[in-house]
Amino acid sequence: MTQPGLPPLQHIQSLPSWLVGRVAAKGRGLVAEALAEEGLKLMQHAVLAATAEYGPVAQAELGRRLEVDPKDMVMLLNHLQGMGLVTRSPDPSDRRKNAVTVTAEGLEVLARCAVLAERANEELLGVLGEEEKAQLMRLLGRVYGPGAAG
Amino acid sequence: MTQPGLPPLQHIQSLPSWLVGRVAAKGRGLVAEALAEEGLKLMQHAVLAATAEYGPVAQAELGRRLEVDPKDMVMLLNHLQGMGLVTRSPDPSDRRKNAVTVTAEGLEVLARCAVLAERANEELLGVLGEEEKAQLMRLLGRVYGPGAAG
DNA sequence: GGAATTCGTTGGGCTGCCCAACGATATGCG
DNA sequence: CGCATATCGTTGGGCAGCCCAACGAATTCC
Repeated sequence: MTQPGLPPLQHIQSLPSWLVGRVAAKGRGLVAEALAEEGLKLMQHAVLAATAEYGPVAQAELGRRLEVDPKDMVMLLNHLQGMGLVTRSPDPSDRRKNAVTVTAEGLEVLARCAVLAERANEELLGVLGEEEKAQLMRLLGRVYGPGAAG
Repeated sequence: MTQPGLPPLQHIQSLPSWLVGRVAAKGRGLVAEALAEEGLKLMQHAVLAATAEYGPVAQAELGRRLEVDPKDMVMLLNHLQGMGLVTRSPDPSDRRKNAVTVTAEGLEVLARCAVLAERANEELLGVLGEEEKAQLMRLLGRVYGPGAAG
């Protein structure tokens, strides 16, 4: 699929891994820029969303869901807690665990972030028609799917 | 395109930016693993390829081509030079510049890396047929294209 | 009841990306 | 020619993402 006759750098830049990396970087940038409006980083947003989705949940559980290192989870939650978006309270049934819960403000921020992230994605795929977007998602899903259970 | 009724985390994970990010991470991993066989990191490989492609070239020029920070370029070239894959010699016509040149060994490594990177990409897109790969590349190219001149 | 495991936390590290400053050198313009 | 301006390589920060190791406290397994 990639011509072997290309000069070295052009060859690398013609590889799917390179192109998908560039697109991912662009997407990251757009979403990050959008979420900055609410003062959230990408991962903080994901953690906040996971907390909202899985109700009161232990840190380690969040880390497993999002594939985030425990060390980093501490910092992420410290920040979210500092912003008043989540709370950490000891789990009475297992005193090792911190039950992480979304606050009312956290839910509000999350709702606004959903709109922002959606808008950023429309900007990312703006040049594609609806049918093409669906096609792209289908192909990417196939590529990613076999690799890991999401 | 993305249903607004989804729970928070599932909503995020249904966004194109998230999916393309996951695929990119998978691609990075596969290529990085492949290049490790030659002792090269992703960026080192790119710098080596750019050096080979643009002959004797100044560091700043390499940095511009690959959008790499000058500080990081120093470290990258230090490593490549330490491995004996490139050389730095003062440019007689402009004594500020370091003329970076690939060595014979650098070219050999580069040739082997091309095969490795190609193989990693075949593994990445293995589940897709040739026509689907081309389709994916076309779509990604359209998405990335308008954002930056490669 | 004692061993093994999990939890949260703290401690490292490496890479990628961004910005600021510096001496040395080159270039532009008067 | 002389001086301001810019570029080059280098060094110095910082921050986020990703990975691994260790620790006390608490829990579970047998």
